[in-house]
Amino acid sequence: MSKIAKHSTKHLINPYHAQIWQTVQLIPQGKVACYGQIADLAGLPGRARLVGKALSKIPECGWQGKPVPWYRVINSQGKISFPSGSDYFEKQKCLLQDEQIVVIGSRVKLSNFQWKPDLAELLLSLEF
DNA sequence: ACCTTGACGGTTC
DNA sequence: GGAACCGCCAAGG
Repeated sequence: MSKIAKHSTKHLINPYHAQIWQTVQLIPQGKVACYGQIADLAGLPGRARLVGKALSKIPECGWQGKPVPWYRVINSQGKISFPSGSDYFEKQKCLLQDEQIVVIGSRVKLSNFQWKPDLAELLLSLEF
Protein backbone atom coordinates (compact mmCIF):
# COMPACT_ATOMS: atom_id res chain seq x y z
CA MET A 1 0.00 0.00 0.00
CA SER A 2 2.85 2.38 0.66
CA LYS A 3 3.83 1.58 -2.89
CA ILE A 4 0.70 3.25 -4.21
CA ALA A 5 1.15 6.48 -2.28
CA LYS A 6 4.70 6.86 -3.46
CA HIS A 7 3.79 6.27 -7.06
CA SER A 8 0.94 8.77 -7.24
CA THR A 9 2.78 11.63 -5.57
CA LYS A 10 5.16 11.88 -8.46
CA HIS A 11 2.46 12.57 -11.01
CA LEU A 12 0.59 15.32 -9.20
CA ILE A 13 0.41 18.66 -10.98
CA ASN A 14 2.50 21.32 -9.30
CA PRO A 15 -0.01 23.93 -8.04
CA TYR A 16 2.43 26.81 -8.53
CA HIS A 17 2.87 25.84 -12.14
CA ALA A 18 -0.84 25.40 -12.75
CA GLN A 19 -1.51 28.84 -11.32
CA ILE A 20 1.14 30.36 -13.55
CA TRP A 21 -0.14 28.58 -16.66
CA GLN A 22 -3.62 29.85 -15.94
CA THR A 23 -2.38 33.42 -15.57
CA VAL A 24 -0.40 33.26 -18.81
CA GLN A 25 -3.57 32.23 -20.60
CA LEU A 26 -5.02 35.64 -19.75
CA ILE A 27 -2.50 37.59 -21.82
CA PRO A 28 -4.45 38.84 -24.83
CA GLN A 29 -3.14 38.11 -28.30
CA GLY A 30 -1.01 40.94 -29.63
CA LYS A 31 0.28 41.76 -26.13
CA VAL A 32 3.22 40.64 -24.01
CA ALA A 33 3.87 40.39 -20.27
CA CYS A 34 7.02 40.12 -18.15
CA TYR A 35 7.96 37.13 -16.02
CA GLY A 36 7.71 39.23 -12.87
CA GLN A 37 4.36 40.63 -13.91
CA ILE A 38 2.95 37.14 -14.32
CA ALA A 39 4.39 36.12 -10.96
CA ASP A 40 2.68 39.05 -9.28
CA LEU A 41 -0.66 38.41 -10.97
CA ALA A 42 -0.46 34.74 -10.06
CA GLY A 43 -0.05 35.66 -6.41
CA LEU A 44 3.65 34.78 -6.33
CA PRO A 45 5.35 38.16 -5.96
CA GLY A 46 9.09 38.16 -6.50
CA ARG A 47 9.14 34.75 -8.10
CA ALA A 48 9.85 35.60 -11.70
CA ARG A 49 12.27 32.74 -12.01
CA LEU A 50 9.60 30.30 -11.04
CA VAL A 51 7.54 31.55 -13.97
CA GLY A 52 10.33 30.58 -16.33
CA LYS A 53 10.48 27.17 -14.74
CA ALA A 54 6.76 26.70 -15.09
CA LEU A 55 6.74 27.74 -18.73
CA SER A 56 9.40 25.17 -19.51
CA LYS A 57 7.05 22.50 -18.20
CA ILE A 58 3.85 23.31 -19.99
CA PRO A 59 2.12 20.07 -20.98
CA GLU A 60 2.13 19.31 -24.69
CA CYS A 61 -1.66 19.54 -24.85
CA GLY A 62 -1.92 22.85 -23.01
CA TRP A 63 -3.73 23.29 -19.74
CA GLN A 64 -7.39 22.65 -19.04
CA GLY A 65 -8.10 22.26 -22.72
CA LYS A 66 -6.60 25.59 -23.72
CA PRO A 67 -3.16 26.40 -25.12
CA VAL A 68 -0.72 28.34 -22.95
CA PRO A 69 0.78 31.25 -24.94
CA TRP A 70 4.23 30.99 -23.41
CA TYR A 71 5.73 33.09 -26.20
CA ARG A 72 3.91 36.19 -24.94
CA VAL A 73 6.14 36.23 -21.86
CA ILE A 74 9.42 38.15 -22.09
CA ASN A 75 11.75 39.69 -19.54
CA SER A 76 11.43 43.04 -17.81
CA GLN A 77 13.81 44.65 -20.26
CA GLY A 78 11.45 43.78 -23.08
CA LYS A 79 13.73 41.12 -24.47
CA ILE A 80 13.26 37.50 -25.44
CA SER A 81 15.09 35.50 -22.80
CA PHE A 82 16.41 32.72 -25.00
CA PRO A 83 19.87 33.14 -26.48
CA SER A 84 19.49 34.90 -29.81
CA GLY A 85 19.81 32.50 -32.68
CA SER A 86 18.62 29.47 -30.71
CA ASP A 87 15.66 27.48 -31.99
CA TYR A 88 13.39 28.63 -29.21
CA PHE A 89 14.44 32.22 -29.75
CA GLU A 90 13.48 32.09 -33.42
CA LYS A 91 10.26 30.29 -32.69
CA GLN A 92 9.21 32.83 -30.08
CA LYS A 93 10.10 35.71 -32.35
CA CYS A 94 8.03 34.29 -35.20
CA LEU A 95 5.02 33.62 -33.00
CA LEU A 96 5.14 37.18 -31.67
CA GLN A 97 5.43 38.66 -35.13
CA ASP A 98 2.51 36.54 -36.27
CA GLU A 99 0.47 38.54 -33.76
CA GLN A 100 1.62 41.86 -35.24
CA ILE A 101 4.04 42.45 -32.37
CA VAL A 102 7.11 44.34 -33.54
CA VAL A 103 10.34 42.62 -32.56
CA ILE A 104 13.59 44.42 -33.30
CA GLY A 105 16.57 42.17 -32.73
CA SER A 106 15.47 40.51 -29.53
CA ARG A 107 13.54 43.49 -28.22
CA VAL A 108 9.86 44.36 -28.01
CA LYS A 109 8.88 47.89 -27.08
CA LEU A 110 7.03 47.41 -23.82
CA SER A 111 5.52 50.89 -23.98
CA ASN A 112 3.60 49.74 -27.03
CA PHE A 113 2.87 46.09 -26.42
CA GLN A 114 2.84 45.36 -22.70
CA TRP A 115 -0.41 43.99 -21.37
CA LYS A 116 -1.91 46.21 -18.66
CA PRO A 117 -4.87 44.39 -17.17
CA ASP A 118 -7.39 46.42 -15.23
CA LEU A 119 -8.89 45.37 -11.94
CA ALA A 120 -12.28 44.37 -13.30
CA GLU A 121 -10.71 42.14 -15.89
CA LEU A 122 -8.74 40.28 -13.26
CA LEU A 123 -11.62 39.83 -10.88
CA LEU A 124 -13.69 38.31 -13.65
CA SER A 125 -11.14 35.83 -14.83
CA LEU A 126 -9.14 34.76 -11.80
CA GLU A 127 -10.66 32.03 -9.70
CA PHE A 128 -8.23 31.96 -6.82
C1' DA B 1 19.63 17.62 4.51
C1' DC B 2 22.80 20.34 1.67
C1' DC B 3 24.06 22.37 -2.77
C1' DT B 4 23.43 24.08 -7.38
C1' DT B 5 20.57 25.80 -11.07
C1' DG B 6 17.60 29.05 -13.23
C1' DA B 7 13.01 31.11 -20.16
C1' DC B 8 14.30 36.71 -13.61
C1' DG B 9 14.57 41.56 -11.50
C1' DG B 10 16.49 45.86 -9.66
C1' DT B 11 20.45 48.62 -8.76
C1' DT B 12 24.63 50.43 -9.84
C1' DC B 13 28.51 51.80 -12.56
C1' DG C 1 22.53 50.33 -24.21
C1' DG C 2 25.07 46.69 -21.25
C1' DA C 3 27.68 44.13 -17.85
C1' DA C 4 28.50 42.86 -13.02
C1' DC C 5 26.37 41.85 -8.68
C1' DC C 6 23.19 40.40 -5.45
C1' DG C 7 18.53 38.90 -3.87
C1' DC C 8 15.06 35.55 -4.59
C1' DC C 9 13.33 30.56 -3.76
C1' DA C 10 11.34 26.19 -5.89
C1' DA C 11 13.20 22.10 -8.14
C1' DG C 12 16.20 18.56 -8.88
C1' DG C 13 20.23 16.23 -7.84
